Amino acid sequence: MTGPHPLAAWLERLDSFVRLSGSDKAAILDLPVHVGARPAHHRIVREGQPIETCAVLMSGYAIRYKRTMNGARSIIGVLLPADAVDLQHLYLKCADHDVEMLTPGRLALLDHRDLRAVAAERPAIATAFSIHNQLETAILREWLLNVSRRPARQRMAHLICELALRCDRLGLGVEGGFDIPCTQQQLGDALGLTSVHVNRTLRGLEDDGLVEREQHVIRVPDWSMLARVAEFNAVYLHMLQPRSTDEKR
Amino acid sequence: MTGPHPLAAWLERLDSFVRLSGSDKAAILDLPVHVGARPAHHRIVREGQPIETCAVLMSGYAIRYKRTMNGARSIIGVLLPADAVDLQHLYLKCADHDVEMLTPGRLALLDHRDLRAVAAERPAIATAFSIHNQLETAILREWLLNVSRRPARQRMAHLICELALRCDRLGLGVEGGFDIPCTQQQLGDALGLTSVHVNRTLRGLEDDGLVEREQHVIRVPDWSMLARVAEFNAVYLHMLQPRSTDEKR
DNA sequence: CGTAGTGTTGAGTCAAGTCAATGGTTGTGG
DNA sequence: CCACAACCATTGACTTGACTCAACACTACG
Repeated sequence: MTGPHPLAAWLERLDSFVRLSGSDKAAILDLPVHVGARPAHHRIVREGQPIETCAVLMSGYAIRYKRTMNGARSIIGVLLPADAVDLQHLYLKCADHDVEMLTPGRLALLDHRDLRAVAAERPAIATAFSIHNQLETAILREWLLNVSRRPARQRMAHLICELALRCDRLGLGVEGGFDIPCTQQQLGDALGLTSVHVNRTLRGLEDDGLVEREQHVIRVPDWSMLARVAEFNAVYLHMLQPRSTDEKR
Repeated sequence: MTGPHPLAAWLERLDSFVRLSGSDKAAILDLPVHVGARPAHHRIVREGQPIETCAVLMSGYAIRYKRTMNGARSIIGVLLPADAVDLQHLYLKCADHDVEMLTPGRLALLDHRDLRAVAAERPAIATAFSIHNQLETAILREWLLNVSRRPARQRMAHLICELALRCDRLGLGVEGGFDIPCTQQQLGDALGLTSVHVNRTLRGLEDDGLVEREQHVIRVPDWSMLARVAEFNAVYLHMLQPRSTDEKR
């Protein structure tokens, strides 16, 4: 059974950041890689531990989070398929946050030394890694703004807009929405709210016809209306090239 | 008047991230550079604009911030001397946030094309840039946790701990404190609080003997006590090598 | 078919925000 | 050097958005 290469989707993404030569691509595809399935809640990265491998998400979703000493949690990022989990720590001694699977999924595991080596030999690849990190950092900045200066309703709407857009770009979107199964507790951790308040906020958006819910699927009947509530401006996503032909702003 | 090279401090920092060869260092020092003084509030980077230069802070402080559409502001980072302002956008089309001088200071201006070129030719420099960015991103993650899951008092204490430590490492610390002249409004923007609440929170810390204030200088009489209140854990700063011999944790 | 996690809702509380007034500081120009 | 203007810090009184606590329903799963 020889399906597509486990790194194919990731490579395509890197190639969309900077044009990679044939040999650059070959170098990526030749990296020693282990593929493995992981259940939900599997811890991929553990705070405080040295890191030797970098996972690339082949399928499923993952979340980055940090905890305060009294146990409160803040989700600081959502990883979608074709995202690399650990490029953020490529040159750091140990992890400063945790990453875990949100859903079951498959990982392609790479060795940090191999990645550093290939980046050192091939400037275009080093650049692609940098862009990968810079794009994620840009999202992090927006999240900080979101949590620190927007009220709950807008904060929620903003997160939903972002995820709908990111899923849509990957072709993961349910029509006019997305399907990232996360609990209201998890949404709260991503938004700096309690699960109770998430519940009420979601209900408010639903009552106003801005979102529809069905199990864990969130549907967005009118994206531009939700975007207006969220004051959503996609500049921070730095979408380098429209992946599909649709015109969703 | 030939003082030290304008990039000397920055180079020393990059060299502390990865060992740079003599020719790497020479390549940095040979970059075309313009030096200029800037007043407080000078806008270095403007959201939405394409970026062609990267400034390195020679002296003074700067802040990164984003605004919501209704004008609320969130400060998403503080830049100290020897920090590069714009490595974050090195490969992105346009800025997604603003940077401005917090105090008067001097900038060394570099061309983005030159930086990209030197990074492409010299892997060690590309790596140093990556580390530079990764360290700043790690701080951003901690700020998100700070704002989203810590109460005002702890949030404030945490920020003060971080700045005291970072200033100390640079040798900028006033004995047991630091001197970053920022208004309470600005502190609020960095913490997701209003200036009124900042005032009360600072007073609370002062009343408990955890900080002392005098004009704009914040003094920390007992750093470890404040760190306990803040639940401060410096792991996220990834301090690669103790710059001085002191043992402040 | 019980158990544990999650969603939903109500009632009451509290941390932080808002509004507003008063002084203090700084800088600038006459 | 003074006077004004603009900005900033401080404080009190009041409001509110979000949290806490608690009860109950629903779902998934071994």
